[in-house]
Amino acid sequence: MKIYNTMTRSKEELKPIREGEFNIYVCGPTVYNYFHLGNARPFVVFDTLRRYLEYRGEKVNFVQNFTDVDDKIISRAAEEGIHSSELSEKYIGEYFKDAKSLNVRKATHHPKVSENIDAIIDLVSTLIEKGNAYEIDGDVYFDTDSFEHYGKLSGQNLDELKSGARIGIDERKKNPLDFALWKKSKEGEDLSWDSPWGKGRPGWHIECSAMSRRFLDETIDLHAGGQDLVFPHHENEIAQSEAASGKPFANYWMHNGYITIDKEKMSKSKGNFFTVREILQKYDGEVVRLFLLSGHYRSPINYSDDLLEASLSSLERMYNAKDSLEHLIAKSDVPASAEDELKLTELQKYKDKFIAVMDDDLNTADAIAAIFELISEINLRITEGVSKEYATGALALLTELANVLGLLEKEEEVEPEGEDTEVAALIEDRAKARENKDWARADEIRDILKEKGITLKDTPQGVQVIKEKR
RNA sequence: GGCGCCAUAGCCAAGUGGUAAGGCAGAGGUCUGCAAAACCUUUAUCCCCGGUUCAAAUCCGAGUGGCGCCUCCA
Repeated sequence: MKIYNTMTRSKEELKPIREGEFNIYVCGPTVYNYFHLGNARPFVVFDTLRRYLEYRGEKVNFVQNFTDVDDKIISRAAEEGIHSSELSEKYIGEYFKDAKSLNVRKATHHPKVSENIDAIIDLVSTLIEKGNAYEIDGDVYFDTDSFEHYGKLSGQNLDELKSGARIGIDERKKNPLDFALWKKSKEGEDLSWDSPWGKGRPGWHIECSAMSRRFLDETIDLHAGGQDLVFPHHENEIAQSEAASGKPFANYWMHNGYITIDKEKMSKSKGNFFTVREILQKYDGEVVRLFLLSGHYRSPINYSDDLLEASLSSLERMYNAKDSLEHLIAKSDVPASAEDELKLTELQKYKDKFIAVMDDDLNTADAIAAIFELISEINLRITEGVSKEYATGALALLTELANVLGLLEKEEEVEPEGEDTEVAALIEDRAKARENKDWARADEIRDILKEKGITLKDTPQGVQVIKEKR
């Protein structure tokens, strides 16, 4: 497949170092709060990339870190009167809850900064030995002037950056752009570790360099994250890692676009964000996931309730097709025919399209369109009458493609088999009422069951029963 | 000031040279006791101007409007 590589600013064939195996590192959350929709986007997008690569038969080593050592964690914990580690552990747990709702699978590894201090200290020591970093009174800084390619990812050069620098000038630093690798402990901070430079804790950028190397390799295939990490975070990771190893840090870089509200970037600092937890109170996680995949991953997506409503309707169309097929598998009385196989073979063209567009820089919008085209054809066949065999084959293809996008994974049961005698009795009653043209009673029963999360639809093949298990 | 992105129907959104996918919403119709679902029909010439080309939403130039990074941020 081809992906857009931020480093070269062009689409390139994605080729792993080792045939058939991909080492991917995605920057994870700083755990001091529930994550918001903007944070969720890279989780969903790169989870989709991972699913797709695996679908194509590749092995994927997928690492996503938790930043559990950070200024904001320390100050937030202090406000709440708890230890920083207690706060971060809590939100790591909350991360997994929300991620699960979004059908974001667990990574191969979820390393924490606090558990990799030794690797970080090793890396910082190496950088000092190699002359790429210097210590001042317990703080250690990376010497940006020592890394000749500084700025290569973001397309900046050092002089331009310096002249545009808005960061507070620390007189002790050699260059205003030098960034902290190790920070000396301050009064009242509850996260600190012993190091060759005294008690302190790592700076933000060094963690990803250290954990990427430890859990994957010195040179990895792909490094990914939100666009706002290009500079300075990823630029700094490159500087640290390549200065230390003398090798390329990552062969490909992918960056997703922002979620916006009223065209403005959703961000914690602006305060214009919705947490995923909030949104999940109103919409199912798959609705949110479909919403996030409905545009190309590099384009901004504007958030609004109307658009989530539209995604909800779209997702319902997908589930309706799935439910209809399951109903037909159970109830169709159309005999299997020689044409079934031919018709099923024709459906492969939608799979071909799906693969072709996913191969083209993960075009999930087009992939979703391919699924809807498949659904349209299936629905059309259904109106003509299809056999159990056809329905089985069509359902297999539909779920195969949808699952690559992390959709249609919600648990529900179509045609639950008489495990609930009370429900079965009501359905039976309704059938009799309809026979007697007692429409009032029939509709009453339908309403009663709806209350229980059971939907009835009258079809030519009899009543279709759908039970939601959420 | 430096670097970069975007502008397609009521809304969302694909499409990077050959005469506009898909979804939502709307209108009309079919089916149905009614619902629901589904099916059929219907809704664009792609921000403006100029250029290149047999041919441009797609390439080039100028313009207008919007956004982002350069500071923590996915």
